[in-house]
Amino acid sequence: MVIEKATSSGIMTVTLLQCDGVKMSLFQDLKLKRRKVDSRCSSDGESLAETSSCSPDSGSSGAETSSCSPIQPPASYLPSGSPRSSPHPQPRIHERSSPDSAGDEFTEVKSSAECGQEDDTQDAHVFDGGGRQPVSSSGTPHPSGTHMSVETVHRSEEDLPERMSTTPPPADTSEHIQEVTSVSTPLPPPLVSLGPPLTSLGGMPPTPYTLAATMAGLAPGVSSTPVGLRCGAPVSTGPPYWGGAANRINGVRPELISGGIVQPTPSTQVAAAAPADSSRAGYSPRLRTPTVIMGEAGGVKTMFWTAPNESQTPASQAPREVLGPASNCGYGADTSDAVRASVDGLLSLGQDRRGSPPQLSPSSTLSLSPAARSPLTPSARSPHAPTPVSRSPYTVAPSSPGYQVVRGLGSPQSSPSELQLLHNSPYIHSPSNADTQRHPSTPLNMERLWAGDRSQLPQTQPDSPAAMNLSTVGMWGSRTNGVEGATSAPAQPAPVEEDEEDQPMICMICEDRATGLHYGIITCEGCKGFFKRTVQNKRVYTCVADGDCEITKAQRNRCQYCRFQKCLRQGMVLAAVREDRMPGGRNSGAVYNLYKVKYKKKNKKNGQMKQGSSSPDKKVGLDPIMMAGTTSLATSLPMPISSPLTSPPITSPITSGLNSGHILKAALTNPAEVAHFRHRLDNNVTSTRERVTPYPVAQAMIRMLIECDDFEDIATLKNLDDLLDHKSDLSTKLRHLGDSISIKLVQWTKRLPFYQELPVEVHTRLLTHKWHELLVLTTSAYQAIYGLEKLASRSSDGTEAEFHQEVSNNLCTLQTCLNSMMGRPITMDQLRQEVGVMVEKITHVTLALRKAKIRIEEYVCLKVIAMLNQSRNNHKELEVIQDRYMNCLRSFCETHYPSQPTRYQDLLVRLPDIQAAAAKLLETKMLYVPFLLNSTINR
DNA sequence: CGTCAAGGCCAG
DNA sequence: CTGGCCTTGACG
Repeated sequence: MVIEKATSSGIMTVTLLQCDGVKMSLFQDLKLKRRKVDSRCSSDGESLAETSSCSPDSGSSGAETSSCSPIQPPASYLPSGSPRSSPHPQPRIHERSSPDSAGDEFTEVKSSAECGQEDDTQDAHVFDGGGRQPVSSSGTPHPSGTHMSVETVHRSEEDLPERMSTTPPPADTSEHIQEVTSVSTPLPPPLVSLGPPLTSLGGMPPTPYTLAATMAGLAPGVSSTPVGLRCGAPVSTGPPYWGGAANRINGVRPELISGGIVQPTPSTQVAAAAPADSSRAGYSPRLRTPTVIMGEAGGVKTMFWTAPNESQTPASQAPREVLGPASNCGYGADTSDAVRASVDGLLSLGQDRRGSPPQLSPSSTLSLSPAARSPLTPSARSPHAPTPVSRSPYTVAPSSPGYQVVRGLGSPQSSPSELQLLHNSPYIHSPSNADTQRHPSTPLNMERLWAGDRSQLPQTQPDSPAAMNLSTVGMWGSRTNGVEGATSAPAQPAPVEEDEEDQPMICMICEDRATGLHYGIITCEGCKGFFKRTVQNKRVYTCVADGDCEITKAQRNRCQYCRFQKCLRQGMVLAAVREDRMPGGRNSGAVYNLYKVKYKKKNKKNGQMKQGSSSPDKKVGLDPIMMAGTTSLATSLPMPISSPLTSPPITSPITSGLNSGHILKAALTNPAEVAHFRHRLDNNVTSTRERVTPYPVAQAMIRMLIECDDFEDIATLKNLDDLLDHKSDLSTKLRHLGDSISIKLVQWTKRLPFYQELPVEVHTRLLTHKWHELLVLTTSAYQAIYGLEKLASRSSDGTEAEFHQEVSNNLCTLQTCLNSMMGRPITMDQLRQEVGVMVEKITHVTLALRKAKIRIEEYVCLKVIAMLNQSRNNHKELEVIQDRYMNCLRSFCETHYPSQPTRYQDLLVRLPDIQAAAAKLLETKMLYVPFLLNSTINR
């Protein structure tokens, strides 16, 4: 069942799948394919308009998130004897109709993930002082608090589902949910026309009215939670996977999937090894390699698209970034303007939050067009949908499992006997294991192996090293448990070559029948398409397991994360996916060099292969598996998965003159050289990583940041008492608070050392898209750094107990503050329902920072890094500045915490959590919550 | 002109 | 979304 409705700006859908009892959710950002329309109109360059067909494969460049529950060792699951990829010429063994998803019964439900977006068109009922209920009983709270008397933004009716704008929500919540899910509200986040200069802080002004209104008038038990906050549950095909957390979708905790920062255009980067004139020959996409980090956030394997170097590809060059009114916004006004803007912004709070056209009303200096509002910004995400993982430039943490896995690949640690052991055990067999050790002529039926049938082993698991094809193993590397075959094992391709003549090509990812060299390795059509779609759409996957799901033909669709990870690991080249989508031709230069290898395709005896072609150079005939091995080896070098081998790294000029091509070539011609190249590459990587800003310089830069960071009074709500005691009405109080926040942020921005380096519009945009993250980070950091001083009893032990205690404390504090502020009691249940998840998220961040004992120096760096994150690929300058402070942070960490080699990465890895928390903050519009929480510091 | 690796299409 | 099949276009 599909419930969806496209809007002019695209919709977010969540596809809930039920696969053998395991729930999976696919979050899809359906973009409208409108090639005629500006295809990159987001303020941060988000390319969103692509297709009008709502084709999921429409190549939108917006991040898409999905996650699934991989089926682990499913002996009982696997259909016994289900066909499996085999080099043996079994006719039609891999027919498309084969039980690829054998046994899978998919129940698909697509629903708007944004069903709860506020209806800002009903903006009249806000705090008239009498507690009139702005929140319908159906659960559509009015988002805003302050009066929205000024219509600053033209609304786009097209963007406003009629129902949403005019029809009162049904009384029954569930019905409403159904209604909403079938409506699919637009994605644009609840940005608000914040008026003049400075702000345009998105929904900046704290809008506690959701809660306030709810608390004010809702009957007990009637939630005022925005429908969007709960739309996920009703459409779920089953109960929450993880113990009743209403905010979890099929077991995936949204916060674990992080906030949805959008990196507009397919981020790419100049390959280090790419010749500057890569355009000289053939198809010459500029080597703008998107990079992806397969890492972990919040304990879940997830991935981040990074925004590498900016470089426009003509063919794909979308119209200049449309900032909408923002670009017209003079943000560089003086402080008074900024203040006024802030106030204006507050006054316009809650105004049109969705379909506002690019035009601005005279009174509005800044409001983003619907498109300009990144449809995937955290705020736009469904509260329940796992917010998309940001494509952040955060470097992968060496400590991350993903990294470790990769790193482990490069170290030959296993002896042949160990390998033998591995190979002989069907129960520890992993796909990679199969990858690495399958003899071409002795395919394993993994399903049968899983089922316990070892009958094939004697034949398929040769005893002798030679039969094991150690050379292949060596180069390929057995990945299981990070164990790799000895790379020094003598590679003897020749024997393999004899057999391979009879073998069909095997997909290096899933072992399905391969159709050729795709993006650098030999793959099947499925994996080719999967890789292409993933890169083109910058889809984000998560793995709820350990990130090591088996990828076989039968199971490849069960965990996209692991499938994609394997693609990278096996050497598929991100850069080979053309950003401009120009068909035909040949990749040349830098891109092609990344994987150009000499190989010989094999004919399929049974004629399945339509062509027993050969590469131009047939001098070296090698089994694709060998290639796989070498590629795998190359990509398994100790570096992030988005290594120079799979995707030329931004910071790896190191690889100039040394790239995967070298590795491959060496592996193919002289395996003995592999170790040498790997060593070189290793050293290069090391040297690059060590390219840190000298500490004295970093220290000075950090000091400047600290001086800029004047958030203490805000973060700790030193004026909370005034706020609480003040007899002014609630909206006034909150407006004051909002004013303070926005003013602080703007002032902070203007004090930043690099303020002059960027155009005002850029600052505006940054703040517009990042202010909520900045708030969360500020709050969490302050709480982590200073909060503990006041709460001596709390030692950060990272336990669940501590977490729950902290959450409770924060909720209590919040309750107290709100009670006082609103003049009416708020029950804890109400509070939990309204902001429980958000508080948990913020607390999660706080505890993480506290556990890390984050220091102010690190916090200020993180803050800048976070702010500059979103639009790296739109502005080279941003990237440069961000790198500057990343280096600062690293320098600081390495200087002060030499015993914590991963501290730098560990801190960066917190950013996705911050984004997730910030996204939740926007959703609930309790933007002042962090500060209320932080008030504990002073209480 | 054949090859082949890109992208696109579209049924499932 | 997936993946089989088709088109495209640079290269030899």
